[in-house]
Amino acid sequence: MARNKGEESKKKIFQAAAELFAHKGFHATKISDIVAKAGLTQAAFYLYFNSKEEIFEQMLEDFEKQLIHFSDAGKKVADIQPEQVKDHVRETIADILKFLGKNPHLTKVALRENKDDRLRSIIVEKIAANMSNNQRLGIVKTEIDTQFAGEAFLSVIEHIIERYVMTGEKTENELADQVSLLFLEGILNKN
Amino acid sequence: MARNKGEESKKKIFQAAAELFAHKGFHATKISDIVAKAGLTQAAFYLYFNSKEEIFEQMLEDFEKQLIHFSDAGKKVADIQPEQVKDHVRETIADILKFLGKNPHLTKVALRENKDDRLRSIIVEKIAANMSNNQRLGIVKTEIDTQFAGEAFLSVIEHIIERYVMTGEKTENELADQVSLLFLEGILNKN
Amino acid sequence: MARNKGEESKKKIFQAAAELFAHKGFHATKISDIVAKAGLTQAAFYLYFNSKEEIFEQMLEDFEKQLIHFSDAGKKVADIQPEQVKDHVRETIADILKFLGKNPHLTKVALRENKDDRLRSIIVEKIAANMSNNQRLGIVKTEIDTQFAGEAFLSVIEHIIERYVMTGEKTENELADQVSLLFLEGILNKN
Amino acid sequence: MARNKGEESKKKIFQAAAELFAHKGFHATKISDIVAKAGLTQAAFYLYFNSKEEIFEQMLEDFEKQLIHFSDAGKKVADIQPEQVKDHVRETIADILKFLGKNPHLTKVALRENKDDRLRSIIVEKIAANMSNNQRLGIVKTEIDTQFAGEAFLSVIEHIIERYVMTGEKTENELADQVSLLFLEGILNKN
DNA sequence: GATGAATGAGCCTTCATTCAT
DNA sequence: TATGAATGAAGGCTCATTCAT
Repeated sequence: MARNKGEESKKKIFQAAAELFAHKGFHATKISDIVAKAGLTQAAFYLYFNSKEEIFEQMLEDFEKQLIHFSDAGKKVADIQPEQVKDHVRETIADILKFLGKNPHLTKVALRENKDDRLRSIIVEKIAANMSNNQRLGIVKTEIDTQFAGEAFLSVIEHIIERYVMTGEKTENELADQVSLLFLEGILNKN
Repeated sequence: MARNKGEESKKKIFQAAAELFAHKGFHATKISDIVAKAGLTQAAFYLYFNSKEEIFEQMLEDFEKQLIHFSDAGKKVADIQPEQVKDHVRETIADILKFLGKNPHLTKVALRENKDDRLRSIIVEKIAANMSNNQRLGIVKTEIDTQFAGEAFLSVIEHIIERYVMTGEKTENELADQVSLLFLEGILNKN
Repeated sequence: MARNKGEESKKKIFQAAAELFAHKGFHATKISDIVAKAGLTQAAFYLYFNSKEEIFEQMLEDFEKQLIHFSDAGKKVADIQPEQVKDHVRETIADILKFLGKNPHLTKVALRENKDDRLRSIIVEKIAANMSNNQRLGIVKTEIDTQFAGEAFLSVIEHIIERYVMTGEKTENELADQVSLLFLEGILNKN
Repeated sequence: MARNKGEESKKKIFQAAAELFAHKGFHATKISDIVAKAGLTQAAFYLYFNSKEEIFEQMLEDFEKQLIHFSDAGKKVADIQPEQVKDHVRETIADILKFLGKNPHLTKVALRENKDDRLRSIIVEKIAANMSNNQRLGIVKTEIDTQFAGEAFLSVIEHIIERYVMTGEKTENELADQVSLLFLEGILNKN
């Protein structure tokens, strides 16, 4: 089954590059690192990518594609009962964590090493829009600056992926519990 | 006034390096960039620093020193009345933002480009300890994982510095309001 | 008709290489260029030639063979009447142009990209010898340095091939007229 | 007098490059060859030139500047007596040879390695214009295609520079004699 | 007879670093 | 205190060449 051997080599390189970019950043990652990790030579790299820059761009595009696919898949929101809000949010957060955690390297690259923050903005926008909608429905406090809250949320998610998901220290569900607890109700005891 | 002209040159270089490291990261920043921004030559750089690595380390040390000084200064916490908790927290957050925002570049470098996350851990530890204490006092919910919450908090602060303080888009007080609102009470309406 | 399919592929490669060597020179021509033009793969190249160097050498040998064949064919010179000299020369020049123009790429490669100028020398020698003979017969001025004139002549021919024959701008006969006019009688009006 | 040491290094590199480009062509010449010949390291090359391409372009510009300066200097043509025509032409050719022979490497590079033949065209144009003028004055035969003759002339000059001037085998004056003899009166004996 | 895949060697270029002045 | 000039070491990229299929 030595079919499309080339395609496999390309994937190996892509994967190796993603991990290295995530760990060391774009500049600190050498082509020689990438191909060594992929078990190939430097020349092989240029069989599949035209430059270091290009593989990086492809990585972002790849992430964006998956992202759009994911958020489209989430459209089944439907209307939910007030008392189910918390559970629903918790599940949504878990879904997001699972999605991003599936390709933690790609996620980190996309959110950190990205010059114009385009991908970041896309995600924040979606979250903020969703929150605003819930404000209109009386679910979310009107004092909340949804744009701001969206950014805060994404920062937390981003950090979590790196700190807990990539290390395997906590499961997505545990994390979703804590995140939803934090963001939905805050740390203070109700008096 | 040829008074410590050298000291000034060193500061210029240090400042330029901090900004560039913050904007482009350690690897993408070239000595030539730094000295160009400082209005000096490359050779001058080595009059004050032994290597690119060294100036970076000094930057972290510098940050750590200030950090310790700051947290020592905060020891006046004393005991506060329950009804003042929120205001007190809000003020503390504003203080933190003001402190970190004073050297946003340094902050970004210290928190992001830092290999072992030592500085990050120090801060998180302090926050978590404080929160745990407040759990014992019945102020903070016991379900909260304080370590986790501390990390989340720092991630948000870090992002805010970069996103709002460095751009001058919002003041530290405005930000402190939103952050405390978010973390203390969450986004949900009390029903 | 799978008759000597290999032979045809070899020819395609050879032809492509000749054109590219002529246009861009040996070094600037890549094996990948050659096979792309020939509609084959790089590996196929090595089915027919052992190296880039080798195909180049074969090109020169090829040219030399044809050259010798051509000059042997011209041996029928015989003795001609003085009044026919000009016409005879003009025809000879036209013949040379036609011969070299048949494979302009090969010609250019052979005359330009050739390290030791061997082929060039061969041609110049023949021309010079012929001219010297005509000096003895009183047809050509004795002040003429035949070696020098031969070289000048070949330079002109070489340039003409590239400039007019390869572009199809003038016919060999037109060119032969101008060349013989120039070399036989010069540009000055007889006073 | 270690004044402008850099300027001197730049010149050394430029000169070395000119010789190598002339001998081996642009592609076959390596930066390492150039700097080795100049007694410097590769990094030094990039202190003075941004790329291999750039030094090549500068070489062409350099040649063009000198060329324009030269042809401007030749404007003193004035009107000459018919019987002086030959001598005048001979001198002019000698001047051209001396000029081009002063920088034979630059000349070869400019005329051979030049993609669009711009410099070549400039020279040919000048020669052709001059010849056309002499046609109107009745000095040059009207059957002569001056454009064509100009190209032929330049090809010969170019070859001579390489073959005789660069090797020092003949002087510019000797060569001017032969060239003018050839082009003005042709090789045939007047009968 | 032909190809897809891969490679070794080498070239162009960059950059942190040094040193004589 | 500062600089102009230079360099060693490495990194990105290319290209002729090989080989299993």
